Amino acid sequence: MLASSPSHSIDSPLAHTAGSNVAVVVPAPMPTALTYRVGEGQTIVDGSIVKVPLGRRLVLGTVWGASQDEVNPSRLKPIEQIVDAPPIRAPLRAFVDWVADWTLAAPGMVARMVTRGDDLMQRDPPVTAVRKAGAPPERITPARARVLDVMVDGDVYTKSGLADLAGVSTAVIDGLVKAGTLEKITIQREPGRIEPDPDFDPRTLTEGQADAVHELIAEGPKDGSLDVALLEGVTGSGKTEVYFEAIANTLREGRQALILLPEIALTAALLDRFAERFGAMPGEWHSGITPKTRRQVWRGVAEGKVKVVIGARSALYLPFEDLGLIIIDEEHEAAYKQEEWVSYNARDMAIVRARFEKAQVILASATPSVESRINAKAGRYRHIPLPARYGARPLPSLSAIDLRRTPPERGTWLAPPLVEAVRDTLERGEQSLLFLNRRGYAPLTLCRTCGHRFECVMCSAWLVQHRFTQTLNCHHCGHIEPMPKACPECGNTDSLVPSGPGVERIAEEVATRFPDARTLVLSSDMMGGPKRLKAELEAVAAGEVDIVVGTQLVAKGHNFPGLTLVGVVDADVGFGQGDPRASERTFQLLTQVTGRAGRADKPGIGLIQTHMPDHPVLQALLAHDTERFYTLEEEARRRAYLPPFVRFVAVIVSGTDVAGVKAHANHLKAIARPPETIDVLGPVEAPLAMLRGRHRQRLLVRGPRGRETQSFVKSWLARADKARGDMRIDVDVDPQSFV
DNA sequence: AGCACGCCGACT
DNA sequence: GTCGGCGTGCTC
Repeated sequence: MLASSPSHSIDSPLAHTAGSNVAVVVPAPMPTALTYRVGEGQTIVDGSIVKVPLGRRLVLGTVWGASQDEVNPSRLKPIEQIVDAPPIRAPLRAFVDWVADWTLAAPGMVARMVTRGDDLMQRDPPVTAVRKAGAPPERITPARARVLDVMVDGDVYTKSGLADLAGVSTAVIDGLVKAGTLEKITIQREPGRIEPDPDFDPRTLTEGQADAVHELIAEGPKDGSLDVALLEGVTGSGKTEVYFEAIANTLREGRQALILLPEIALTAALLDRFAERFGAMPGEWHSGITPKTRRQVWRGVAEGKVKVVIGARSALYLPFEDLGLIIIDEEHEAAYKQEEWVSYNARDMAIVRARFEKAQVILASATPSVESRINAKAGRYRHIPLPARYGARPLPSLSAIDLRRTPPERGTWLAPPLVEAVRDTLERGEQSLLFLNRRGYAPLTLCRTCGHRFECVMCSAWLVQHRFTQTLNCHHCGHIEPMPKACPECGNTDSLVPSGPGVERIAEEVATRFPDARTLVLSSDMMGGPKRLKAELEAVAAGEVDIVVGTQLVAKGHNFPGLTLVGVVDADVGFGQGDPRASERTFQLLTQVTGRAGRADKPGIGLIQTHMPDHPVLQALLAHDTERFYTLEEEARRRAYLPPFVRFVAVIVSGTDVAGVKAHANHLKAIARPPETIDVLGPVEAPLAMLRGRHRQRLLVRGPRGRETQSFVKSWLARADKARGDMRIDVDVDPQSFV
């Protein structure tokens, strides 16, 4: 499809014209916007994306409004260029301000996530095209005749397209241009886009689904206040179909929708399902897409042409023209939490964005986060439970294998009852899944002679042995070293032993015990990208595999109809130690994994290996008593003053010099003068005291849920000495771990 | 963030 | 004598 380039109307009464000064947010860690002069002939509106000089460079900035500052006119520089892109709208600018304030980051650094490098602004390069313009040439040849024959007067053709159509070479077209019969024009090629159709292939909904849809769409608050719905439905209850109907409704209103997913590995399957329901591909947005798609989605979204985006958390900063609905799928996932340079939880930020956009939010999960459950209970969110579909897979029968009573044989990890169950399943021609949330072969390698343990030089973490690649890998910083032959401490060869199991080691045991079974390891570091994963998942679904050994990758988003046995190799990884978030994650993970087993006519079996069969979380899991788990957790958190009943802010001091880091952390502690409602705990060594070669000390601020905790942190850090050298202070609002 | 300026150690 | 290390400070 060919179309002329759209222009962005800036004939607004609020336009800034030559002579006025505007505040421009630039990508630098500065607390405020900088002031620039609007040049002759420039018409600029709030939100215009501009190129401005900053120091010796030209940077991409965003106009935030008229400038209030008195700046020495001799220092004022003019705006260099107005970028040909739709202006960033007020709700998104307000969102950027809010995020900057909340995370204590500079507005410019947050705004950068919206404008992300000028390649995004670029249109696809214009292509030259031709159309009829003059009289037929004096010398007509058969090739020329064919070209003129296929052309319709007035129509525009790309050169190669026309040559193809007429079955001639492009040289013939060039000849006709030279003769004046055709004229060259440059055009903007617009990607052909089919809009999703809300009525393309509507599904017949079960009664439960229809009720949920009705409640989602029709029963929201009528006064336009924030509407967050927690859609809770077990695996197989059809959550996706339900929220697809909410999307259809949003599309009918002419607004846009965003579906956030915790990992990009899940996007491919959902894109396909979306296309089947709506007859068109949604926009896709994550780190793995090509620059070209990126540009098209960014522009398409801004111009309102792309109606639906499926993406990772960074999609939250896309400049939607009119965003009406945000869906956060698998809302409990820890992957929504970014801990890099601006720390935030995309789930919570999505709710804020929705407030500014006057959009609805749907949090979808089979196993909601404890926070969301509590918010629903408190009436802040609407709770919409989705009953299991009639005739859907029944709940698997779950039981614990007590490793203290029936331990595995020495050097193996599967206890006799689990081995027997796998054998039975194999004999029935059905599939088994062995789940262990640990990548690699062994989580620790040690020397039998001197006791040396292999540790990452950059992090305080064990190196994980990977047999497949013959390496020792650090799962925190990505450091990889070849598997050594001898102990670096005592020099002994043949003395290094792997300790503990990873999925590769379980696969090895399976291969020994069941040599004829078709086995597949599914682990995020064994795959060749999302395409390969999709193919492997399809192979499992098609029954081409007997035993799957997998990490948490297998817990989500796919149905395996032939799977009737799920074995959890080690349920204890997340229990104990009193980390509430760990037991929550384990409960969610095990619920999802064991939920993979069985189908309508063949109930599944889940066997869970544990040393603590009486642990209350495990008991709730075995009894399928979700309510009991959430009640236990809510009580535990309330008693221990943990989120969401309080707000935590972690302040992490890091640097290469241990003493300096400790000294600065102590200095921070010493100058803290918190009000009575706020405590400053620590400093202590941060979880992973050393990460990527930097030592880390952590102070934890505990305060009320409102705004005052951040305000305190802000004023406190402003009073502190400047961090010298490579020392850095990172602020993490609502940290994931709080032990 | 990115870039220049400035002040100290080992090289053409 | 200069090249280049990175600590410090500034950007409308």
